[in-house]
Amino acid sequence: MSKTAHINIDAQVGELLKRNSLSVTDSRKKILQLFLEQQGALAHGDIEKRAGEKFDRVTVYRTLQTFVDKGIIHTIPTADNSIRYALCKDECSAGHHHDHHIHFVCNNCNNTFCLDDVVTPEINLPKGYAAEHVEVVVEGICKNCNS
Amino acid sequence: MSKTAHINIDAQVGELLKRNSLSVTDSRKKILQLFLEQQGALAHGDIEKRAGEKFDRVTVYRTLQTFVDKGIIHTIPTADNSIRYALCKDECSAGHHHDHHIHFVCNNCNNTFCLDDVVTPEINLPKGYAAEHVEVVVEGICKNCNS
DNA sequence: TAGATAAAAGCAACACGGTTGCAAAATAAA
DNA sequence: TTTATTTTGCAACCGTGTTGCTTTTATCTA
Ligand SMILES: [Mn+2]
Ligand SMILES: [Mn+2]
Ligand SMILES: [Zn+2]
Ligand SMILES: [Zn+2]
Repeated sequence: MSKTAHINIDAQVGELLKRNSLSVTDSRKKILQLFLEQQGALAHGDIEKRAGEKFDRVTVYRTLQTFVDKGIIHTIPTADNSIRYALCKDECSAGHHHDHHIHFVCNNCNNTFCLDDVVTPEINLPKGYAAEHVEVVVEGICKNCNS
Repeated sequence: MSKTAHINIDAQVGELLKRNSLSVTDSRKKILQLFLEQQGALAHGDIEKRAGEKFDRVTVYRTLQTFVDKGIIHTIPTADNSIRYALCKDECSAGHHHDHHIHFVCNNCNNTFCLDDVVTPEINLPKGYAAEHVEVVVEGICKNCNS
């Protein structure tokens, strides 16, 4: 990575934090940067591993929660009981998520992807049930692993 | 509950266990009975609470795992990181689950229901992705809470 | 029906993911 | 630069689930 590219990402990250009225700290910068560099989702554990500098576990948890609250990232439900996080699209904001895409978990590389272009389907519920939110998680083999 | 009804359920439970080549024990009978008496899903904690007699936590966990292995119950993914279980339909068997229905989590009573008649929809994935399994969880207000 | 054998239950100890309260450090505002 | 406000790190804790091992229970067979 070139020096200028690095400066750019750094500036981009600071900008994004300020836009969300968050003070710019080392851990927030680093964690946000990890999300920007990555096309898949990240779990708490992944972040601890990839953040070169060591942040306290608690700091990572709180940072993730803050990002969720601000509409910067969203959580992804998985069958294996671990919470994963991925960047939101621009339409999300504090207290108001608008993520209507489905998620894909690869059984080979174990990565989780937001399929932003695949909208959650309409579900025809039995009489009496009222839907407020639909989560779709598809499991299988991802693009990268299939080629 | 009448005495004869109680005897019937007890017999039914023993029958079901034998059919799955499981030895008939107090904890298995009691836990299976809880599932039969209940139209929603149960989490480990619910079972510990509702089983009048006290079984060791480990026994409950192992019993649930055994039932899953035998195709008697299936797990339901939830956003809140806790595993819930519900009875399978008859088509499921040891090592071979066939649960293609969607699940509904009520935001009011917090119960989880198998909507056995609502089949998981076909999802149109981008080129390169191959689906092996689709999980749909709908969140909202359930039939009971809506009336 | 009693004894042998196999299976399950109970117990203790642990691993892991996540949370809470509080003091120290860092950030933002003045 | 000083002050007020946030955020961090630490320690301690909780809930959920697991593993190894011993005792108890269920099943099979004589
Ligand atoms: Mn997503
Ligand atoms: Mn179900
Ligand atoms: Zn893959
Ligand atoms: Zn309800």
